[in-house]
Amino acid sequence: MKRLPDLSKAEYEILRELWRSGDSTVRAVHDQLAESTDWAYTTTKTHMDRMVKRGLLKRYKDSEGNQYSALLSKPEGLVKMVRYFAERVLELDGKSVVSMFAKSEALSPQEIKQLRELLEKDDD
Amino acid sequence: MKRLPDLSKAEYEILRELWRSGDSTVRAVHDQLAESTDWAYTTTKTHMDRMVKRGLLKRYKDSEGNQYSALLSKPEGLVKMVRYFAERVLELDGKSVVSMFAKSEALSPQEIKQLRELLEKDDD
DNA sequence: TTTTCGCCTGCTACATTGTAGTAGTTTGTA
DNA sequence: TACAAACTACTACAATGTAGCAGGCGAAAA
Repeated sequence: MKRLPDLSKAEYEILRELWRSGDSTVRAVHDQLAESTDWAYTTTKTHMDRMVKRGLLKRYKDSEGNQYSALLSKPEGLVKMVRYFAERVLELDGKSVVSMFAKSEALSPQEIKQLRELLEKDDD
Repeated sequence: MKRLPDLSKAEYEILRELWRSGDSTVRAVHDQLAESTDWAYTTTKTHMDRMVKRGLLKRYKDSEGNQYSALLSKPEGLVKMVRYFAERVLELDGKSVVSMFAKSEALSPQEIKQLRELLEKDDD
């Protein structure tokens, strides 16, 4: 099975944007993130390229130029963080926290189900 | 007002231990963390010393040797993380998440109250 | 069509954090 | 008092955060 990665904050921000808007160029991701970060364009670029090396993103060229796409679903990206937050911050088990996602619109019911399943398999 | 810091995972682990057991030596913190991490003793030491420089810990000598103490209460340490998790992961506002702490034993009711107050003041 | 200008890309660079070794110093104890 | 165990300061190197630069390329202007 694919090993689920620990994501740094920067990596997570970028993935979040790709999950939200689908495959995008560095420019698109950067401009979107500009609202919440104040990274230089090249910072976004560097991260995204390193993420390709790390196997978190894939890059391909189309008529629009270089597109990047996430190689990880949102639930897969969230597992480690949710578990960490649940166990180390809330001191609860992961499953109790998943219920919070029901209140939010961060995940679809489908994704919540996947997240729950991924949390079961304790592949720390 | 004191500026609340973003804590790295390592810093958070160390603070967590100090919150749990009060002022401690590097040795005590290290041995405790050995259950969840496999840091070398000097790794723990390096982090704790850097944290003193960063103003997160204070060091003083007593009959037991060098003691380290947290310069941050647990709610203060949690604010940034809770806010981040709430807003960026759950896509909810911080306050909704604080209710999770009620279910856990991570914070006393007193501390939950403080956390809630700190989250109000939006000192991002 | 040629020139130019701006954006993209691949490098390089430097700071911070993660992780840990080493060697010198302190200290409890035989 | 001499020594071993533990502790301390210092150094080192890898990963990550952050960003500049210079060359390439395509679109707009001439």
